[in-house]
Amino acid sequence: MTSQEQSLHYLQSLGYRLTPQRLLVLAIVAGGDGHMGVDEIHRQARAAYPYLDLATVYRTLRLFKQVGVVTEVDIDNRLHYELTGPGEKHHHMVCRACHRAINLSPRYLEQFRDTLRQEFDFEPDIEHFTVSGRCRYCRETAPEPAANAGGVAHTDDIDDAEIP
Amino acid sequence: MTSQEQSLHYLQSLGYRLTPQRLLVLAIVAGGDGHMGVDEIHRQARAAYPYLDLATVYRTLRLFKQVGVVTEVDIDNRLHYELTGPGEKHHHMVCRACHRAINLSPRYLEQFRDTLRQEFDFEPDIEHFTVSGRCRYCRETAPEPAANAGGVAHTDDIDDAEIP
DNA sequence: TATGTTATCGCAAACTTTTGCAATAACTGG
DNA sequence: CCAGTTATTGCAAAAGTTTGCGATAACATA
Repeated sequence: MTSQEQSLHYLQSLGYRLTPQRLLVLAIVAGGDGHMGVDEIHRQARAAYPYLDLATVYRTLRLFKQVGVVTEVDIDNRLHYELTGPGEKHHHMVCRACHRAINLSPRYLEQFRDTLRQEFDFEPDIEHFTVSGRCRYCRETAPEPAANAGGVAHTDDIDDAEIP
Repeated sequence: MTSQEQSLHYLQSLGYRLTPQRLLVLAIVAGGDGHMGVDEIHRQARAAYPYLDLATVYRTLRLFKQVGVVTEVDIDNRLHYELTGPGEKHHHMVCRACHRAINLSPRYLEQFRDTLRQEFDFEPDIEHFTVSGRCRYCRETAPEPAANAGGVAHTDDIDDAEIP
């Protein structure tokens, strides 16, 4: 039984129905090369099943995420999804400049979670966790903007203003 | 010089212009009782300045966040803002059930950041950081749903399905 | 104070994501 | 295998946020 079939079986065991839409979305995410944007999943899905609605894609992915079949990654304010491997779980670091995603082993967060549990009795959601920041490459290419000090010209576009 | 005036002076020193819209938004966020939703900021702003557009509120808050004048908090998929106090910085833990926000001292994340810097040469954005999860109160009130195991009836609404 | 430059604003429209609702189809039990 | 229940879908529309653009106003310089 493949990982995909396992996921489907699991969904069914939870009482969810197996629909062609769900099979399709799962197959596409499984066939993708890492975290895929919702629009790309939808585009690929419509190639095989032209009437599949974008709302269904969103609902399906939200369900998959909720039961742990996929992992959601926020990249530049847009949702992306990838298959949650059985053993190979990881978090993400996403560079806010180039939007590249770097995998991060959960062990780096375990101590943090333990502290939150002990000190605050708060159970953090860190089955998956995305850390935004700047990767080495982008820090070297475009040194930290220091918020445009000195009265240089600005543009309405804040992103552009950051890297003049 | 008040904290507000300092912020305005700082904006000006960076080359940004001081407009009545910016003064107003800053005053409202400063006068608020913690993290305020964008719609509430907009509503209050329009009371004093009826033509102030929602897009301007968003742009202003994004700018304030970028230069560090305010702190952005994502509460239930909606943006909220609060004044960034000079010394009293803190992160947030937001309960995904009741959406209450709990302040979190940065010291809990410092070690994590240091590790990311050393191991990956990645500079994480944790001037502010929101951790989602479940607070003690909500865990006691509605015990962890365990993803609705056993084939119980489902609803389209995933949030409701979580707490049957 | 008058003038020029250009950042910022208001407006309208786009974009991403969510939601309400009636029709459909997946599963259940007979 | 058939009928009943209800989860799920497609569609349309809403909600929250961002963006393009021409007009306006803030600041700098003279």
